Amino acid sequence: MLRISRLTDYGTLVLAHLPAREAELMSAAEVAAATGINLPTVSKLLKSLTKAKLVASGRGAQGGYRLARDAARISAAEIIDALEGPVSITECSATDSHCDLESVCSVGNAWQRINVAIRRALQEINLTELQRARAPVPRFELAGTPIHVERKG
Amino acid sequence: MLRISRLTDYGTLVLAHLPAREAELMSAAEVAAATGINLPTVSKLLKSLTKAKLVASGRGAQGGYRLARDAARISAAEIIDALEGPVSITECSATDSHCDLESVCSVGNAWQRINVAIRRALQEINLTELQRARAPVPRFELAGTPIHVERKG
DNA sequence: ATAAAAGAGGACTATTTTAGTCCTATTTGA
DNA sequence: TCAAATAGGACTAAAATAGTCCTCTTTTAT
Ligand code: FES
Ligand code: FES
Repeated sequence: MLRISRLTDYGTLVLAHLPAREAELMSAAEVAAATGINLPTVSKLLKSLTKAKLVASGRGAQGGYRLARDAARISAAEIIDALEGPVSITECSATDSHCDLESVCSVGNAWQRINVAIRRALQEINLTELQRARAPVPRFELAGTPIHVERKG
Repeated sequence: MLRISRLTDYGTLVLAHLPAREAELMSAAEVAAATGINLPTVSKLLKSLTKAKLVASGRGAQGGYRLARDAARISAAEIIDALEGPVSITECSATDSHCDLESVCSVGNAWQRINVAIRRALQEINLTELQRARAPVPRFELAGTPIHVERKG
C-alpha cells in the first residue's frame, strides 16, 4: 500500500551515515562503502538531498557531504519530499501550501485529506528517531480512539 | 509521496456507488455509467473487490454487485489491500523479502513501525466516511503531540 | 432447450514510473 | 597543473501500473 520508494529508504540510510553538522565532510565513495549501496546510486541520492538543502556539500579535493542541520530537525516528510518530489493525486494536496481553488474544488476527496493527515504525522518524525534502533514508537490517534503501536520483538 | 494508486481511488468511487447490502444488484455496466469510468476497468475493479470479499456478486442474467457488508464496516485499509495488495511501506521491511543491506541498515525497522501505525489509522476510517463529501477530518496524534488536520474549503 | 445477460478468471499490451548507470563540466586543494 | 571531488543531466533498463480483450461459467427469460 502506501509505500515509499526504495531510493527513499536508501536515502534515509545514507543520511543516517553522514557526519553531523560541523563535523568533517564525507565523500560519496566513503558513504557508499559504509552503507553498501552502489556508488552511482549514493551519488545520485546525495545530489538530490543537497538540492533539497537537507545535506550540505563541499566541492573539489577533500570535498564531500554532511548534514545541513541537526538530525533532530530533519523530518521524514522532508526526506520523502526530497527524493520522491511532492507527487500526489493532485498538486495542491501534496504540500501544506493552500490552493485557493480549495473552496470550489470537487476533487478534494477524502483520500487527499487522509494523505495530508499522514503527511503531517510524518513531519513529526525526525531523522534521529529513524536512526535509532529503538526509537519511540509512534502513536496515532484517530477520531478520539488512541491507537497504540507495539514495539516489535 | 505516499500516494494511493489511481485504481484505488476509482475503486473507492465504485464502492461508493454500489447498492447497500440487501438492496438489489447493480451490473458493472450500470456502475460504469454512474461513475463515468470505462467499463473494462470497472469490471476489473469489481472482480478484485469481490475476490477480497468487500462486494458480493450475483452471476447470470440480472446479476450484478452490491456491498458485501455495511459501508461502516469496510475500512480504507481493506480497500487498499484489495486493490494494491498487502505491500509494505518499504520493500526491505516486507516480511517475505530479505534486503542484503539489513546488516548495516539502521532505519528499516523505523519505517516499518511507521507503516504499522499508518495502517492502523487507516483501519479506523470506513467507507461511510470516505463517501461523505464533508467527512469528519482525521486527527492523528504522534508522540503526545496532537496533530489536527483542518477541514478543507 | 436455447439464447442472452451477466460475472469469473486470466492473458495480454501499452504506458508510466522507478532504478540505475554514465558522461561531461566545474570546483578546490595540494 | 594535476587529481579528487561534486553538479547536472542524459540515457538505458527494469518494474509496476493501467487498461483491454478473450474465453468460460452461471443464471434467467423465452
Ligand atoms: S485544485 Fe487545489 S484543492 Fe483542488
Ligand atoms: S533493510 Fe533494506 S535498506 Fe534498510
